[in-house]
Amino acid sequence: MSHLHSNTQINNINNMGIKDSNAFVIREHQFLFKMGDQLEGIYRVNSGSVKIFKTSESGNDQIIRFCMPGDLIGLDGLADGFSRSTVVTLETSNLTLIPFKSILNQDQSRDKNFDYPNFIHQLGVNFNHDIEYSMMLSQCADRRLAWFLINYSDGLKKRGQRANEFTVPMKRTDIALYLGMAVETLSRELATFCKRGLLKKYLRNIELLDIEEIRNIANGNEPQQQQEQKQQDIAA
Amino acid sequence: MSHLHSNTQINNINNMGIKDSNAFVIREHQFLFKMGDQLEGIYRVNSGSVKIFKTSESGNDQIIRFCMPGDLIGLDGLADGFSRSTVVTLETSNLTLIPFKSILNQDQSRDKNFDYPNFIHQLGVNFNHDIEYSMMLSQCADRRLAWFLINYSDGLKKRGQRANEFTVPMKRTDIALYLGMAVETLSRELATFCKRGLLKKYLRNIELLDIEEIRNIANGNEPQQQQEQKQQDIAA
DNA sequence: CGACTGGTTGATGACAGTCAACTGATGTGG
DNA sequence: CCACATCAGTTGACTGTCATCAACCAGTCG
Repeated sequence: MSHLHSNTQINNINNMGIKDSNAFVIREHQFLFKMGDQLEGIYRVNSGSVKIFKTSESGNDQIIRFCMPGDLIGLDGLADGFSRSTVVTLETSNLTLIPFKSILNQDQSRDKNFDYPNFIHQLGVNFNHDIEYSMMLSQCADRRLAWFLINYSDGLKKRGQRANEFTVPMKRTDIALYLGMAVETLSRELATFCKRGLLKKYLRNIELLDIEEIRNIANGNEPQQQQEQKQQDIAA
Repeated sequence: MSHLHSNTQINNINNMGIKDSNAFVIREHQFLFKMGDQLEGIYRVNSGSVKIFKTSESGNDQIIRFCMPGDLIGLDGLADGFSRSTVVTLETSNLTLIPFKSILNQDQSRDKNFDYPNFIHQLGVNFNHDIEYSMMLSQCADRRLAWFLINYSDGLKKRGQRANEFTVPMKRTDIALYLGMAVETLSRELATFCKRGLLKKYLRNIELLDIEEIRNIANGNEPQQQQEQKQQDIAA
């Protein structure tokens, strides 16, 4: 079984009313733009997937986000038109350019092709991801992995696809760079999840056998360690 | 020397054109809103400071962001009007409510009191913070601390304040929860920075003695360990 | 078939979390 | 104004998790 991806056309994703003339195809493992590039606008993923990452001065990469159909790319460019991140396609993808002028146009009512409320909604969704992702800073490896799996699965369900069995478009190294751990650690955690009967894996294909238990791990509600909820008084 | 804060009125912060009637004062250690609350809009910090945090199901807090004058609060509520995070003031603060209707109004040209381009700019700035913050996932304790110090210092400079000597409004526990480490680890790292002559501290007052060296640490360019920049081929 | 990339497993050491004790600062009531 | 309680911050000892280095296995491609 190969891990070629279906490039499924997603029909139930709001296309923000951008006319299709701005849509284009980009092949796998291509750069969309790099850190420091001046952007023409933001992009929306119609099909395929990309990874957004940032390279530190010391040359280490951190993957910030994987974008699936419906997701927006280049939001950090909203500050001044320059990107602080690099985007590479994971597979052949179809993207739509949403020019800054469509966004910044003071009188949106004139631009019928831009769905402004949905744009704002998407921004909120992105901030929510960032919050969830930030929570990982204090989480150990198994929770990070569990969170990734749940997050990925929930994303598929939202798009009307199978949520308990899927083929991920990224390699282990990418997932590890996303979760902030070594590839070896990720591999070991995956092996542990297998042994515990939580999932099955073959190459990039993953079948979640016990989603609720994985969700418990992600939420820190593991039954076996039974940590006593020490609610500290953070308000004070 | 007390660590009372000046509540400095910031004049060089763009107020987004929101009329002052929406401004209000909120005392220290008060909740602005909690996870799950329905919001009327987003808020802008005029003076003072707040912490934004999220509590996991297992009762652990993660501080997502500290907001200083000019910063926006409640952006995750843009998705559906409900907040996924809790906001508590660190000191007595002055905030301005920016109602969702001012933002979502299709025809911004009618609402002269809302500076839309600046709003978009601020969103980009927030995404940039989130990217920088995400980089911390794979960083060790000393880099996290260095990043925090540089980030805080740069923020002060941007507001026209002293960048090398300041008094932080948050306690050690807050900084530790923000950086995703134990308070003890933070304390030890601070001690190490002192011994290395990088900073002086007294209670919540911090004086940065060698900003460039701290910046080097944050960027992973520590001269003494001289890690060989193994540039891995992430694009492939 | 051989070379390469991607993925897994094992051994080891280092960094950081936890538990505990202690100090210093702040606040309260008598 | 002092005694006491409480909270914030620091330091020490120990342990566990995870990064690192290395070898190895599996799949893919020319």
